[in-house]
Amino acid sequence: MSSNPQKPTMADVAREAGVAIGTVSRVVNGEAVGEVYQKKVTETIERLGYKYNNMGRVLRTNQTNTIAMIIPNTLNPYFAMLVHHINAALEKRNYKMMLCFTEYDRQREWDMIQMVRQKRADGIIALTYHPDLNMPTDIPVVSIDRFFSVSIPCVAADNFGGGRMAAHKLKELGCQKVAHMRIISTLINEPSKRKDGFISGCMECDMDYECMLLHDGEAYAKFEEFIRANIHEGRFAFDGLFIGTDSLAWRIVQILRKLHIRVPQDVQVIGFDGLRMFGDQEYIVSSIVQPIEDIAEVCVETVLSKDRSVVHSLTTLPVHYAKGPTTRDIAKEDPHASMA
Amino acid sequence: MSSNPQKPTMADVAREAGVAIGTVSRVVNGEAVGEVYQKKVTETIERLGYKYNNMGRVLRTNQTNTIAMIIPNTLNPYFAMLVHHINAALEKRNYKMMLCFTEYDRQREWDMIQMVRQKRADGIIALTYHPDLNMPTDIPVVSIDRFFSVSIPCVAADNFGGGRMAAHKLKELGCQKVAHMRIISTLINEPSKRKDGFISGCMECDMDYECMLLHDGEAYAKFEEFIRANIHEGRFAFDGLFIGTDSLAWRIVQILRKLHIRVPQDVQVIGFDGLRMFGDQEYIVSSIVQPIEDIAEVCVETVLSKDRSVVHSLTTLPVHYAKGPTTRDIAKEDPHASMA
DNA sequence: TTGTATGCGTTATCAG
DNA sequence: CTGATAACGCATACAA
Repeated sequence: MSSNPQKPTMADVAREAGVAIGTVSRVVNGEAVGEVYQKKVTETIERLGYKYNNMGRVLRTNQTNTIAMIIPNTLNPYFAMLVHHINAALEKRNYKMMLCFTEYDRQREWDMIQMVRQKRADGIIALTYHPDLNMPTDIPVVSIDRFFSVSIPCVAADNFGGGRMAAHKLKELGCQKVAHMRIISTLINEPSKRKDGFISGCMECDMDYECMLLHDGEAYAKFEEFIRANIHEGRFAFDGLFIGTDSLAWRIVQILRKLHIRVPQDVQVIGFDGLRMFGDQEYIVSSIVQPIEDIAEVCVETVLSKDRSVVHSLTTLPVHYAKGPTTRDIAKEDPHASMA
Repeated sequence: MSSNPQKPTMADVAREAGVAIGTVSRVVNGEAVGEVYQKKVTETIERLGYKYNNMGRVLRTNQTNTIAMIIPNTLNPYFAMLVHHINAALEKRNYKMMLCFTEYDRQREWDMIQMVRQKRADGIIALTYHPDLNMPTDIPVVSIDRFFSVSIPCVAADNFGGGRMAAHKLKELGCQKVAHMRIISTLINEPSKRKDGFISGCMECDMDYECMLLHDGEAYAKFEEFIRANIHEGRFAFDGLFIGTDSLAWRIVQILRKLHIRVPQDVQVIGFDGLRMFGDQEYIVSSIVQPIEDIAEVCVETVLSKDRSVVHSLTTLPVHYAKGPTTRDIAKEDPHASMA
């Protein structure tokens, strides 16, 4: 065998082309190089089938061009969308994403962070439920939906505003007596503010409201009990519901229909997140839509930001309402009315 | 400042502990080491706050412990499930996953493969739609749903068997005249066999069938036209449909309902994939379920297999039927009948 | 502009 | 069982 079975390296190219290894490096990185050299190197690279090996560079520069994304899973469509858009934002900037699934397991959340510490990534974007996770300070970290401390930038939708918007929307849709249902974890995170916003909105509208909060562990059956308890002579006590997430809203709607409460005729339902069927089709329920693309963009911008003095400790992004199959059409208002 | 601001390395630990660097390496990797040394090193690691850096190892061993997963996106729930289970299978074996989204773009599919060549990953698991992609042979590649050549192992569900199963199931459900609808790409891949299996099954059952195949580019409106053209005096010409994917099946059901054809009363619909609402709840339509977990397991097992002579060029995994909201209950048979 | 030489942090070989 | 040292592939400061 005359050919070297090993993969060729820069040194091989340099030797074959009769130039210095530094010159090869410069050509590969697109730096200025004499025309003759440029040509010789390019040809030799082609001839030897040289493939650039990233690991040498990483070791040398201590830059992996990879960001770790820590998230419970991708089965939940909200997470899937987040992963999708964050990856897109990273790719635009020539970064790769390393996905770490925690399955809501605190041990795993911890392990993942240790992993990144071992220089497998340049930074972390995390959506975590660990209540007392102490984030590394020696590496850029951005948190989604969860505020840790002023030193860890947090990015979230305007959850308070979204809750408020839901209340006003229900009022506008003609509701008189509404309820809020959600699952709460022991952890206080940004989405917890949805309730506060909703209550605030209800008070502004002078609308009767009630809250039904269930802890993580409790069964969904409790929601059904609550609903049953509020049906008197076939009529549901509420004509509007604001549910903490679209996913829960979907389940609630199933329960309501099973109990012969019609949606949206008898009760209108608004969820939160803006999930669509298959990610790009109809909204599965009427919803307060999270600006996931913007959230992704801000997360990436922040985690890659060299100048960490300019990053905000909490960024909240505006949400909007989208009509789905669980609310009625709003009666057309007189266009002049809003101009008054 | 007396403390070194740099992150400590194995050399630092060795010096501080008064041992050789090789000893530190052995301790870190859990190899046998004299008890006294063990203790000295462990303490020093703790004291200096030494963190293992993976990149040195990668450069030295040429092993990244990372597998690249090439897939169109994660918005499609089928892909999201695949990503989920492949990641789980990799994690069990102490591997990381590097996600590469192609968005069905051939240029990107190519770029991703080049990327992996640069030693960012030890192997590739790919679900690609590029008709004439030539896969690298110097690195382990496993293809999902797409057979390239005998040298590239392919893993897929038993698509032919699934199509056949759908036909038999529709017959069993009382259908007389059925149709198959799907979107076909120019590419011949494993899922294309669903049609062949269905036709085969229909013939075995002696059941009338028709096929409606649409090319990628054509609008969904064509499906609606087809359906409209088959409604005579308010009655739909078919009482059973087998649709290429659950996602398309869902859309078809929407169209049918819009045209006042009741599902499953007037026509029963079976899709393919086994998608569930939010990944873990009800099936969105009755479906032939892909064994995604097994597919993931086989993919990972194959891509990591050292002995490449034992890998099969095509592995097909069994599917099963799951009842969703788009088929009727099968009339209970006399249990003795099947024993005859 | 190009060549040379050193070091990034680890593993592995070999001698002690 | 342990110590010393040479790679691994590349970038870069410095010398020419």
